[in-house]
Amino acid sequence: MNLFTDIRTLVIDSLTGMTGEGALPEGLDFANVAVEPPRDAAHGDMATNAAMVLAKPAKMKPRDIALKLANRLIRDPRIEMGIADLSSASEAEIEAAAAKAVAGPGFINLWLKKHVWQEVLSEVLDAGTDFGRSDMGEGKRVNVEYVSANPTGPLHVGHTRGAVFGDALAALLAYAGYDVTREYYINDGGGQVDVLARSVYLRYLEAHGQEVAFADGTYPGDYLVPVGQALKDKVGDAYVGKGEDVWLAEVREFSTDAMMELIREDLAQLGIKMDKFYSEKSLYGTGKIEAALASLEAKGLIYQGVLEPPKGKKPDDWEPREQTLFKSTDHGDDVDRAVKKSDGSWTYFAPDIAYHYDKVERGFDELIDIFGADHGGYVKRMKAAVSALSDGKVPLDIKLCQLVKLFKNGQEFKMSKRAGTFVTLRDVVDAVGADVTRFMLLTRKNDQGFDFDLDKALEQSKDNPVFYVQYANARICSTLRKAEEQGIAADDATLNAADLSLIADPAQLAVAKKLAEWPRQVEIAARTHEPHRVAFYLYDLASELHGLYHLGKSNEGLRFVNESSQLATHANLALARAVSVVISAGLGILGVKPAEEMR
RNA sequence: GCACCUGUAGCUCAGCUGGAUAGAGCGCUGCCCUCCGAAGGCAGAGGCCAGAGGUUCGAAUCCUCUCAGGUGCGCCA
Repeated sequence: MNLFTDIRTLVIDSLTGMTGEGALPEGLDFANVAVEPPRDAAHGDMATNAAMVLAKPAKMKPRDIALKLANRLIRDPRIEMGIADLSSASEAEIEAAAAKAVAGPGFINLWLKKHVWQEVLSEVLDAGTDFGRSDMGEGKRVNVEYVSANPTGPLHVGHTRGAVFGDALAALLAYAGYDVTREYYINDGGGQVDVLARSVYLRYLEAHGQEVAFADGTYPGDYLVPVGQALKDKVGDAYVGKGEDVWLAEVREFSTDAMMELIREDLAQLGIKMDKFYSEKSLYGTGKIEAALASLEAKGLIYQGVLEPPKGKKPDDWEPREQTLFKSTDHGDDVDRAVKKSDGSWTYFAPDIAYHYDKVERGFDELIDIFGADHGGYVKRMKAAVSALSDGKVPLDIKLCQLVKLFKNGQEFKMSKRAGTFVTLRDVVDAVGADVTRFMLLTRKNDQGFDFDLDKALEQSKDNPVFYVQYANARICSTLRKAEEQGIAADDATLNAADLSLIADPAQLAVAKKLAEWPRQVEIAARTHEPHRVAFYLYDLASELHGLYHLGKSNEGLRFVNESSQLATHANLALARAVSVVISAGLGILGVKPAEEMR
């Protein structure tokens, strides 16, 4: 349940009522009517822009609409407008209250009664971490594809952001009522896995005691040493001194399997588990690429042609060649794209089309791809392909994660495969832990660059928001423990039964109001595909909790454990418990453990 | 040359399908531990929202142009 949509429903119903009695013209579109928490608390708990949005289409003055609307709204039992007993109030009093609610250019500011906020608390306690779950997804099937790194080595920091982002987005969408599939596309079909196989073969020879040299175009990384050894253990000397025709295919499969095992372990370290790994190779020789392209051909989107050379930086060896092209310009791309090379083999784009065709065929209602920013150039063609393949019926959202710069001792840590200064995901997780890695990466919008300062992440200071949030939860847990040590029951059953009408101080209600925002934040984050909103919300909520906690230092009535009243103590602890529940739910989406104590 | 992303406080970043006086952390200034965890709290200073036009009741947010940074740009994946 979402209090803001509840009140919005009240607003819409009231507007409909006004239309019914002729106070508003027929046929107005209420879609843009919003109910939001105002920035300034002096503007009430919620405000609606209804009068301003409708003024123009209704050809009325915003203030006139606002007054009539407010007059209806304040009769709702949830709305607090300073009239003690509505049933005995005179029309003049109601008019005056309505006028008071109208402010600025035509906003209607609404205050809700205390019991509304108190009910929010009991809902949180009843629902537990399901408070905030939404059915906005209506069970729609969404495929979230992320990481999808080449199976040629361990994951490095660059992959980490996409991995964490995709995972949190998937969890967020599941929480918001979507049926989510987490998927990894294994690029095991192209030339780079041949390079991998040759590199492993060299390590294999090395394991047999031979001196080997890693030429350009091979991977010299140490991580292939055990793979070469394992290959030796498996096949003995069967491939020694033999040509590629004998071993390449076998070694390629052996090597990619080994790399995928490595990658799975890396992901597991971050707490990421995919529902499906989809192999590019499985698209070749199975007719799947042909089927996808046939689908495009049937729509008249495949033709033979010659592309213009790119302006500006021209490749040295440019010459016009006829290729098989996809008419992606019909679906919003800037130029048409090649699906077949001049030698007749597929381009990398062809299996990508086939893969997305497969996703469409599997019946997903919505597709999401998480790419690194260096793949930004493929967004338009991918969207064009999905648009064409699904006749515009399946939306594809592509989220680009900007690059991560690593900082150590205040200096940028440049990575280079060639120089061997290569920081893996595992290095980072080993250094700062999965929780910090995840939270840090998620306190930034995906399309904003990120400077990852390892020292600050290690510092465990205020500079590090994950500790601030975890500390809030630990503080609550500590308080509950303390209460029980003093013989005060603080179990869930007791707290759920607490008399929440005792939560009446503005400082306490402010926390309840923050909790009421949680379902709303979930829906906004899910709709915009922006999990970072969850992280920022949790930070705000933690801040409310810390603030209330400290008020208890000067105001004994606000201490969670109230020595003079057990009833108040139970209510206060219930409030604290509710905060803990929402923090746990939010951290759960982000994949971060809610610490019960700090060490 | 073109496409996409970014530009908000000294620094790192939020800013809700366009909403009221633009927020937070760090850093800076000054307070608060005989008190449920000071890994915390309170207060203060600090802004031409890169710049210029436009759209409208209303723009950091939408449109156009300019400037600056990043990422890409026929057959590599």
